[in-house]
Amino acid sequence: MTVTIRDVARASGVHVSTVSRTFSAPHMVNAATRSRVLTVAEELGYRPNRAARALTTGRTHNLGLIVADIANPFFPPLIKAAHAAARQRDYHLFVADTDEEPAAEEELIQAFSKQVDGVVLCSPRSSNKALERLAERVPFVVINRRLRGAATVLMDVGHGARLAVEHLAGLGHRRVALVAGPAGSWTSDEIRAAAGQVPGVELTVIGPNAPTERGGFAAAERVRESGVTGVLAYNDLVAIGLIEGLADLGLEVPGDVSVVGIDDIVPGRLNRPKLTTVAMPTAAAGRLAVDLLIQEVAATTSLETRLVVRDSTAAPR
Amino acid sequence: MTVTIRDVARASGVHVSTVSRTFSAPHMVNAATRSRVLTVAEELGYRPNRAARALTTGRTHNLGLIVADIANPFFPPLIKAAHAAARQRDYHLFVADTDEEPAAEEELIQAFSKQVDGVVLCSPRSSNKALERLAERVPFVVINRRLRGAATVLMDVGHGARLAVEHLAGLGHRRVALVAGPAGSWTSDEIRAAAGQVPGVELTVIGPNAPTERGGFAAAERVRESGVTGVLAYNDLVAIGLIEGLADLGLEVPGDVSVVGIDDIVPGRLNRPKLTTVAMPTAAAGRLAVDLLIQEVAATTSLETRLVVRDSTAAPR
DNA sequence: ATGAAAGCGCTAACAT
DNA sequence: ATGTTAGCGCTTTCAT
Repeated sequence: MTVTIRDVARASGVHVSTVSRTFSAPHMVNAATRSRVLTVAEELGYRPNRAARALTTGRTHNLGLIVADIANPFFPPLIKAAHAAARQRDYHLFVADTDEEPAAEEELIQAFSKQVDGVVLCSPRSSNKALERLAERVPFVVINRRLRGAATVLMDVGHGARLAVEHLAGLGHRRVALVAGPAGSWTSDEIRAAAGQVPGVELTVIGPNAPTERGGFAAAERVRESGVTGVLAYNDLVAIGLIEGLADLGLEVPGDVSVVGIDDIVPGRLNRPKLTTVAMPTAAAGRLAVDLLIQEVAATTSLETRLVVRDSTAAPR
Repeated sequence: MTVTIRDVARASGVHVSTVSRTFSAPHMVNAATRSRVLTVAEELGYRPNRAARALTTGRTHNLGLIVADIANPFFPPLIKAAHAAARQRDYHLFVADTDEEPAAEEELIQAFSKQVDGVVLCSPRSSNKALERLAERVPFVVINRRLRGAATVLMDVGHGARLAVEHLAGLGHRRVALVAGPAGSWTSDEIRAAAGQVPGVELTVIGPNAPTERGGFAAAERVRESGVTGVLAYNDLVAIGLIEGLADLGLEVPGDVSVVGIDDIVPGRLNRPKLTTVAMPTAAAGRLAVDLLIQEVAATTSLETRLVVRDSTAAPR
């Protein structure tokens, strides 16, 4: 019932190899034959079986994409862009969610290995050692992590953090707090290092904090105590939570304190006040990762971040 | 370099078929042999090639999931849940985005057909006729659309809409507006029909509107003119936009007007005021759709919706 | 319980 | 330009 290359061959009076060539190397077959085969194939509703093809060619035309949490607003734009890039080159995309479990990364890569030509791994939690071992099984590109031997797509958060603090400084803020992320976070360290280098600004680090709305909410009290007039939050979720916590303490944003987030996720754009934030080029990262994978180039790329000024920052009182 | 069943057979001194059975029908092989094979396989780092297996069995252990827009906050929880359900049964999930293009649905289903055991189609835009035709190529289950012959997962928005209006009525609102969705939307019609049936409430329909934040924002003026004290919005995005538009007109939520949304997306939970909304069981729908697909049951299911009362509703002034 | 052999749908030399 | 043939890695009769 499923129509194969053989059926098409029989019906169009040529051999299977000719049919095969019609699809995978059209230029090698006579125009007339080709069009006949194509017509018959169309009539029969023939579609090449990619899995069977993969068996001989060794290329599946599938890619895997592994993220920590599909439902985290940070990832969907990345997934969407990766999908679009894959689609454009006629690749299909497996998407997987590790649920923040480092062990799941390894397991998923293993499980994918025979079925994909490569995998995109976002913000991996596994150790470098584990990743290097996995790299032998399947080509991959890593987003948001430096890894020798693998193609890497980085987003320059440090630069963005610096831009954010400079923006605050430009508005007249002299005392700024960094509401940091979780301990051991590469990103958080990057942000901290860069944010501390803006002249004329005294930076207080508050944290570590959970990288969530709750984390931000909980930090509100300490932000007030610190007496700062401006805040850079680890990410937008933290910023949103913080704004809410501040409101509960009777502090208004941006009237009493200015807050800038990082990531530029949708909820931040919809928030009130609309969040000033460091936009992470997640879509570009997803697209680029897929392109690197398909073209098998082992480059290390650093993507620019930029500051998006909206309504949560203003000059201090 | 890639280790196959043959390598394992050689190294453990048995025939390939025994190795095969060790993995696909363990009970058919002697315990001692089995453990030896397993040990050798482990040592060699052997992993069965699923694509090759699919060629003979006809089952790929892959599923496809097609949504209109991965980045729309409505979908990620559904995708996540579908992935978890698939993973649990050792299935892999292709995820695809149609970018709201009806034609892409058909194309994607075709492209997937040989590579998956079934596909989950969310809120399809294609005609019933087109879908029925596609159903012959590959089993699928549809979410949010009635379709004869295919398994169907529905979410009972109508019920939720009614709950929402009753909630408003219970708070004392007598004049309520429905800020409707786009013309021709099945969901919008369902909502409208159900919302109109609450006794003691005079319902004004405002719309059609774009199903976006901008759509809601633009409707604010007409909401004010209508003189209602309560509003049910087509979805959370519209509700959020509306709240913002109302604020621009000097109207506070819930002080001056109560607003309830539909969907229960993340940005609504983070919004200020936190949105009262009709929670759509998207995660349950994703999970169920996958289960239905794997078990090949052709059921029509209607999932309950429920009202989540948060801070955007209160008694009228 | 295990072996032998055929074949899933396709591609890729190698012929002609 | 097209036909022939041998697999790709695996499962599955059918034997033994």
